[in-house]
Amino acid sequence: MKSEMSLRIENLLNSANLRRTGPRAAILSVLLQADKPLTQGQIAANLAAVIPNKVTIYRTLASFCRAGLVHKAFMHKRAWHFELADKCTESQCHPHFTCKSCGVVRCLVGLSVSIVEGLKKGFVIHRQQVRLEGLCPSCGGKKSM
Amino acid sequence: MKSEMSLRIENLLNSANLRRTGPRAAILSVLLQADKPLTQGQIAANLAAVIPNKVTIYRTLASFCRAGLVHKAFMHKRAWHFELADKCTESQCHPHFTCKSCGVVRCLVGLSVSIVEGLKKGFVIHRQQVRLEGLCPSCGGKKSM
DNA sequence: TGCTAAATGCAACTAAGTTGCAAAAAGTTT
DNA sequence: AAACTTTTTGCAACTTAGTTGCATTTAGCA
Ligand SMILES: [Mn+2]
Ligand SMILES: [Mn+2]
Ligand SMILES: [Zn+2]
Ligand SMILES: [Zn+2]
Repeated sequence: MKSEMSLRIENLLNSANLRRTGPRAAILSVLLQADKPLTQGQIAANLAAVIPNKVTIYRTLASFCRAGLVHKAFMHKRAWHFELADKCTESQCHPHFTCKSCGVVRCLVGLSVSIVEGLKKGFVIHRQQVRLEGLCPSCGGKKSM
Repeated sequence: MKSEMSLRIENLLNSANLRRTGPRAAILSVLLQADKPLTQGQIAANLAAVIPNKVTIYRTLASFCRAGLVHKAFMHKRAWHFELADKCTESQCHPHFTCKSCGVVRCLVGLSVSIVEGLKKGFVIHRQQVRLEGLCPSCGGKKSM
């Protein structure tokens, strides 16, 4: 019998019209269990049995993005951080916090920010991204290095 | 006699306690005349006579950032975009718009966004960055590729 | 069971940014 | 002005996230 998780993954892949393959299920599983956006490297590190090729992970993430299943949340240290798109509205992903000192990332899911207004006529906004940088509670007392 | 521009540059470097060198003056001049954040490559392309080594440009920008003269405004296509920090408050650079189709960048200097509130106790926010993606007026009618 | 389009793995590549080190230039002292 | 000290510069080599081409494998389907 299949676990709830694998059923959910199957459904997601089916409804996105993507073939069900080992790498896709594994990567999706990691993203489903993550509470924050992950890089390709972090995804690979969280994979247990099957560790697909780096290229496959990137191509899988690209497919997921195309299907609207995943977002590129933000880029940090020259690396994209990917997360499931389910907690984002169409025009705005929730804000993300990154600690300058320890690098910890927090999704600020509750705190939506109103879209910037007053842009000159003719501009069409597809997406607004808000990022916060600072110190997390555990780093707050220390000097950021 | 010195031009107004070179006097201004001299003052900026002096007050930032940075030695006055050819590369620094040239790079600062490009940034002073730019109306939007530029990458290292774009800065190099805008330099006229002296074209310093790529490494020098990066190190100069790092010095300027350390001195608070310049900001890393945002990263796009894996490249940092630098701009003078004079139009930014301490906690927030103005929002930036990037056209998905043609790549044109616009500084939204007037349109500040209120800092996200409601973050859990203990977090210290140093900086909020807002980015908009969409279509500029000239690309608005066309399909984004 | 076989067919075909889609997905994967591998190796080689791209490009922004960094590092170590020796040479050059800026600011300072004599 | 010459000598000295410290910072800056240039060069070559390196790092690393992400991409590309191509041969091989596999999912979905007849
Ligand atoms: Mn998130
Ligand atoms: Mn700007
Ligand atoms: Zn921290
Ligand atoms: Zn455009």
